[in-house]
Amino acid sequence: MDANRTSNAVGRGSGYTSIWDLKGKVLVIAEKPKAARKIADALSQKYFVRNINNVTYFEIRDGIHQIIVASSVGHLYGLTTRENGYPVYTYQWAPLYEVEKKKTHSFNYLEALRRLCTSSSYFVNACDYDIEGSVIGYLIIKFNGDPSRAFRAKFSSLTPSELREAFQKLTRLDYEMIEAGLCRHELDWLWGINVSRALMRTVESFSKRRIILSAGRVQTPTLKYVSDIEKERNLFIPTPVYSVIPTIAKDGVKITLELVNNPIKRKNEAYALAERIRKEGFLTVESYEEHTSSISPPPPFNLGDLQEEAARIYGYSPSKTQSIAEQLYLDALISYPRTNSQKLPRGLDFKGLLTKISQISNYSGLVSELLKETKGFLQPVEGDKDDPAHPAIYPTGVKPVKLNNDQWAVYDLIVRRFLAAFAGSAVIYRSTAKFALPGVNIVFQATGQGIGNLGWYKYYPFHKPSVKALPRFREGEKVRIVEVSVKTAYTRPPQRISKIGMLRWMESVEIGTEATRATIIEKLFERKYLVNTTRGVVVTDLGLGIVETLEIFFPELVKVELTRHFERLMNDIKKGAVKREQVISEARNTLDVLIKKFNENREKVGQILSSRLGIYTPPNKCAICNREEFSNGFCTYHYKAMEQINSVYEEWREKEGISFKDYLEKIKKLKSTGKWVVEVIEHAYGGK
DNA sequence: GCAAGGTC
Repeated sequence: MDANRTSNAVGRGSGYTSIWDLKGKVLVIAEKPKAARKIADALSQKYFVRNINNVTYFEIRDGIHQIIVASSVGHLYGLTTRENGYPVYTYQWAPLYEVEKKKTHSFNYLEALRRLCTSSSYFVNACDYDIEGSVIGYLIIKFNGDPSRAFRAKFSSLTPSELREAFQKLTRLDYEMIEAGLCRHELDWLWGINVSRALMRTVESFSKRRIILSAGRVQTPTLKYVSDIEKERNLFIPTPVYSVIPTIAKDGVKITLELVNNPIKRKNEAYALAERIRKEGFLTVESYEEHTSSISPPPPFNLGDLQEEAARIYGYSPSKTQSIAEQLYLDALISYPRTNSQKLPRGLDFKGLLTKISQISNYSGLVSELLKETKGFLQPVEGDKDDPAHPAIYPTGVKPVKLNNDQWAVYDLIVRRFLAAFAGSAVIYRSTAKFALPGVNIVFQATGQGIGNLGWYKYYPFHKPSVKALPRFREGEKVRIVEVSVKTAYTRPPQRISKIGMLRWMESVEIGTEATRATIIEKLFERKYLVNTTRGVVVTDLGLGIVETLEIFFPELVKVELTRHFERLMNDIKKGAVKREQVISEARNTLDVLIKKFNENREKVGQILSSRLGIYTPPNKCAICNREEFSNGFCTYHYKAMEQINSVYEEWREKEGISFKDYLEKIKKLKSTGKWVVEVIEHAYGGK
């Protein structure tokens, strides 16, 4: 490698530079303390461990080289403004400890980096190889060092070999990624700060109350998602679904059957069919099938999968699971948890790791069983999901000490999921018997299930399929009917909102990141857009009002597509097709138009939001609640509920042949009837 | 004080 070229043409050369060719003091900046240590380990067998203000860094010295490996702690800079009011289009980067007063820990790290930058000749951004990592390292070098003497190290895992190669193949700073990242920060800031301020000022000028309100590219579509479910549940009216359930006897065992493709439309049809079956006394076996299916182990955990499992098995909220996982990571018990990857790192010594895990008494039996079962052939299953910077979550083999119950529960899930990845598929037997009634076009069935081979369930038993016995049947066999009943069930509203459901939805539409989703969900509660009740998560009137207001005045911000739009813009910037300044100026223009329109309606919006906050009663209020009237003396929700009550009656009349009054009595008592529907019945029809 | 993004 030509040392002259590297030292003269930093930032312009298209070739690689080796860190070992740089003369003078080189400062390597990692994204987090743990990564810094791994980098130091990979670059040299010995180094000095030093510290400034309790911040540890590493110094490699060998007579020729002086390499300092230090670290950031995520972002050390944030966007801020000196202006009050809105619209606001001027902002600058400032140290995070100034912008967010709570972030005091970042002060020591930034101070240490400042001092190290001052005395260094070269800089290497060795933050995670993703857009945020590019921004984090760049801003530190820009404000404290010299970007023209800076390089980028590119690695996607912290294995020694990959790290060594990355530091021999340093490139110039990746300005394409940096510009795209800076742009994302600015766009989020412009939209978030301006719309949040618009909402707050509007309430403040109407009711003289200062209440914190917010909106943003990720939180607002998430709120819209739960708000749609809330409305659907509140307006829901169940309708009856009839089925006929025969019970048969075989070898002294009673088996209840279910209807296949239930064709029954009316109540009297159900009773007629039941009577017909009773008279017949027998059903004929139309078919009997047995089949086995094999179920592969689930992939190793990414954060979302871990959060989902901890919610399902232990009822933990996503943020609780995440903070436990972060603690386990800081205690060196598990790998980096904020990952989307379902793939274990290449080159991880599985055998060595399993041996370490077997030293932990809870797992020694399981590990020896696994080694026996696999005969030492360790090939883990992997999922499709990947992450540019981190592998799936796996245990490090470090022995846990003094974990509390919650920590143990999460750690246990991670270890078992890791073990299961190497285990064999489970084998499940399923059997289905279908029954027909001569002369009637109707089919009943019964199913059975058994476990042929536990496979990976031995290691990760939380999903174990249930066992349900079903005797063998012969085709054409006649089975005796012991009993026939008619069952009336009711249609169900969409499932109640849960935090994990919100997180899964955010993942599915790809908004937010592993590091932020749980926090953003909690933020919606902090703003009182959502509340936890004994009935589960409920969207408040304020939450519904915020969504409806934003849908009118800032419709872009309510949709998931804004994220897609930002992503396209960022890609264009990376390709050099467009400049950041141009993108920002277009965003300003868009916002400017929307804000003007919003301001023309401030009085009205202030009134609506204040009434939703419960700090103002509109003169034209709903007959049932304190919301503003929409039509016929009702607010929009109760008006819609009224419409719903009238239209769903048709279905009930056809099916049950009951009067309107009886219908109201009936649905009022059903558990899944929506809140607004019940309120209208109680109000308008004087029900008890 | 307001976003979303990192990480302790």
